[in-house]
Amino acid sequence: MIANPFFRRLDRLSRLSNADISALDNLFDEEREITKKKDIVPAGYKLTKVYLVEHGFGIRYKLLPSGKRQVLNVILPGYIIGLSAAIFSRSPWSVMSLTVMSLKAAPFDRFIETCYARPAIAIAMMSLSEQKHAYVSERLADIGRRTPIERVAHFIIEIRERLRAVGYVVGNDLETPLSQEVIADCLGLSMPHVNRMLRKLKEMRLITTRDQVMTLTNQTELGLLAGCDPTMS
Amino acid sequence: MIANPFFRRLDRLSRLSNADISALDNLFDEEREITKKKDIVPAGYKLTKVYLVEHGFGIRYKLLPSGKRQVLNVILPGYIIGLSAAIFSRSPWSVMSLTVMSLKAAPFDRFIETCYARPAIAIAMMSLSEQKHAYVSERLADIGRRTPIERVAHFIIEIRERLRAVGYVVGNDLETPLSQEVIADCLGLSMPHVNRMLRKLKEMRLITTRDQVMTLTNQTELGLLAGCDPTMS
DNA sequence: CGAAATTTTGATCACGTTCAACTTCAGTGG
DNA sequence: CCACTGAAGTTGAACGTGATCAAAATTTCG
Repeated sequence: MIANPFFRRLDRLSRLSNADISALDNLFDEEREITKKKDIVPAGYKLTKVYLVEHGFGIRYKLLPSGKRQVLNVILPGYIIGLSAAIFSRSPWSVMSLTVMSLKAAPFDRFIETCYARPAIAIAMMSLSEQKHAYVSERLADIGRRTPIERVAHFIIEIRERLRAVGYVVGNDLETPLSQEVIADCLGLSMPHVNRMLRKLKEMRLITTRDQVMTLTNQTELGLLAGCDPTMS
Repeated sequence: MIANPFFRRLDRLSRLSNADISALDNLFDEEREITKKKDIVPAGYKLTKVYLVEHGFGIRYKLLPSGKRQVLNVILPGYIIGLSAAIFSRSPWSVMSLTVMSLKAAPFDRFIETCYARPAIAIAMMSLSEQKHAYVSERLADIGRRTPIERVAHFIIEIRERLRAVGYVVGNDLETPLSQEVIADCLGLSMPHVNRMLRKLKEMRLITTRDQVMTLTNQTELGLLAGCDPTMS
């Protein structure tokens, strides 16, 4: 197994042979560096390449006519960017980097050819799509029916879980470049309210923060508050 | 092309050969009838079959510990049920019928075997997953950042668009079994508020309703109000 | 026709947005 | 090294929105 957050994710979902893995590895052969806060995929455009995230954080988001922004998903190492933008004639959303990112690119048509030649890869991609789908669905339940404090608690836990799956979690800490503004746009809240909810979580002694690092001091209680679906763990 | 809403959807997304189509048709060979308001997939369970919807409407939803319900997606003819519930060890959500439904079932392991044998099917499934993903993302932007009136307008347009894609739309009318309670749970609103917003749309002369049928009397204005993403059409 | 589900309406009020000001922090150039 | 700048975090006050609860009207269906 090649050390790479993407293959680590795939390995959890689906059985790929070593030949499949190295085919993928050969496919994504073009390196690309992105500076922070840079648009990678603009809404409405078609892409002819797909990207794997090696390092760094980004967001997938929609800008509404009112000027408001909804963050649809946080993009972590090991994630694919541009699949929808390559499949459909216009990307339904935008993607931008939050931090410096390093990507690996592959031409979409070669990617599809590889899927034909190695069905296991296509099936693994289907699983990945379904997993993405599950994450967005969870966020939908968050925003639609959870209270703001529950949303924030739930968000913290989910991001942690996803980072763990790509090997980025150490101990009880959680280190992310997510500003309160980004969190607000993820959760459909205003920035001041996110700030208040985070303060409340600190007052409840469920989390502490120092510098950019959040520490979960009482994970059980936090999960209870979040109304965590035992299904998803 | 076999007359079937699912194949009609697939045909829009991906090029399948006639052999692929008949392989799928043979695969989903078990007929199953579901009465109205019946659970089809319970949250937390694993399925060993996947289903195609031939007729009828359903919803995919989550029940939160607080007792509130978030509808994640409306299930229409031509949709697949149970893919996530078969891929993951526990279904992250529930599915229930709204109306009487007729389904066609296939064992999941045979479905996967068919994907191996016919990669075009696996690739088509990947496209379908991405499309589902786009729908849920659109709903996320709705609930997170659109005003209630915009949400309702947008919801009407989206459901119409999706029904059109499976050949269920005639003229300016829209006939669905979606009660205001279901719409409220789709949009993260309370039922009385959905009622008010629908009244407002009528006052604005954008829609009229008679019996179960809604008529869009001014689709342009409705789309403008919804802040419709020209990207998605 | 009767029962149940759905829609409609109203009154009240808590919650979360909005807007604005201020603080803190990080990065940069003088 | 410190002043400067812009970004991010923090706090407060006021307002408006949409939830909640309850009741009535209407429709649907057995």
